[in-house]
Amino acid sequence: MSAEPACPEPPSTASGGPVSHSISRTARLHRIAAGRLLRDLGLYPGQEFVMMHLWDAGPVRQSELIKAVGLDPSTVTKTLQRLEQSGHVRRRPDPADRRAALVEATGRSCGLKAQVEQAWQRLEEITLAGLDEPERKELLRLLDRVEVNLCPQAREEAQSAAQACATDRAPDGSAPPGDRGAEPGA
Amino acid sequence: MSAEPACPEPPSTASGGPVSHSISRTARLHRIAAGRLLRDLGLYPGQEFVMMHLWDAGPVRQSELIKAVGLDPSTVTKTLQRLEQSGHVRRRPDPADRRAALVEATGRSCGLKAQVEQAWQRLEEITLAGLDEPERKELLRLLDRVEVNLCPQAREEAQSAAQACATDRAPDGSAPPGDRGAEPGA
DNA sequence: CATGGATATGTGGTCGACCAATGAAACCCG
DNA sequence: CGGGTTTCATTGGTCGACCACATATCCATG
Repeated sequence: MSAEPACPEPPSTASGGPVSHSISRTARLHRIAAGRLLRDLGLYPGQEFVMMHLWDAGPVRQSELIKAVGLDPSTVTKTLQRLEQSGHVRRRPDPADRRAALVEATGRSCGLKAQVEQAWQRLEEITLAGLDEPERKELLRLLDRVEVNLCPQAREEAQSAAQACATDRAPDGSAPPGDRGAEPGA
Repeated sequence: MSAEPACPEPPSTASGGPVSHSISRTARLHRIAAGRLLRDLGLYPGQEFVMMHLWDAGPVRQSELIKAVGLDPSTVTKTLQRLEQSGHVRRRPDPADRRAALVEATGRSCGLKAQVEQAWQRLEEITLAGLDEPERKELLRLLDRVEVNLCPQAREEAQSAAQACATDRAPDGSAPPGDRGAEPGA
C-alpha cells in the first residue's frame, strides 16, 4: 500500500451515513433486478409505473398521471412518447380542455398487465426473501417514514405551500399524523 | 364508455409489491435530497461516491475504484471525465500497466471533503428523523438483507461464479453468514 | 370583454446508469 | 516464442430523471 490519501485529513473513519449509503446501493440493485424482469416484456424500468396506473385507471388526463406517479412532468412526457411509439399507449387530445391530453393503454398492451404484475410480485419475493411477515411490515413502516421525512425536504425553502410531495396515497385512515417533527437541529 | 379501465381485468386490488414500490419512491426522493445538498458544492448526485472513495483511498487504479463503488465501468469512465473537467480529479497512466489509469482527487477538491461529509451526515439526519436508535439499526439491518437478496439476482443465470456483487465491504466481523437461503420457490 | 395568473404539456440540455461491443495491453500456456 | 484468453478502459447508444424555460390554453376578475 504505497498509496497515500490525497488529502492530509484522516481517512474518515465514519463511513458517511450508513443508511443513506444502503438506500442508494439497494435501490440501484432493485432497479437492475426490476429491469431484468421487465426487459423480457419489452418495458424499461420506470415505464411499469405508468402502465400499471393506466391499466388500473383507464383513460386519464396526463396531469393526473403525473400526480399519480409523482415524477417530473417532462419525464412523463418523454416516457409517454416512447410508450406511444412502442405501441403500449395511445394519446388523444382532451375534447374538454384543449391543453390536456388523454392517455390510455392500448388493447395490445393489456396482455402485459398480468405479466407485469407477476414480475413485480416476483421482484417483491426476491427482495424480501428470508424476511418473515413482521419484518416485512416493519421494513415497510420504516421506509414509509423515511419517505415522509424526505418529502418535505423537497419544498424546504418554499415555506408555505403545504404538502406537495405528489404521492398522496391512502386517502383512508392509514396516515400517521400525530408525529413530532424531530427537525435535525443543524 | 367514458372512463372505463382499458383492460377488462379487475382494477387489480393488490397494489403490486408494496415494499418494492416504497423502495423506488424513497430512493428517488433520497437522491433528490442528496442532489440538493450537493448542488451547492458543485457536485452531481453519484459523484460523491467516487470522490469519497478517492479522498479516503488516495490514488487508485480505476478498476479498483469501479469495484469499490460497484457501478458499471462505463458509468465510472464518464463520471471521471466530468470530474476531471470540473477539476475535482486527476488521471494519469499507470506506469506499471499501460492499460490502466491512476485516479486521484486534486488538491483543490480536498476542501470539499469536509463539506461533502457534512452534507451526507445532514442527509442521514433528515432521512432518519423521528426514528430512534433501535429503529435505525433495524432499518439498516433490513436494508442490508434486501441488498444481499438483490445481489445474487444479478448473476442468477451464471450459476457458478460465486459472489460477484461488487461491494464486499466490512472485511471484519459484521458479516451475517449463517443464513438460510429462502429462495422464492417460483 | 380584456388581462393576468394558474394550469397542462412540451423542449432542450445535462447527468447518471445501463448494455453491447471495441481496442489495447498484459498474462498464461503449450 | 506465438496464440488465445482475460483484464482495463473507452465509445456509442438508449433510457430515466432532473431543471429551466417556453407555449398554449383556460379561468377568474376587473
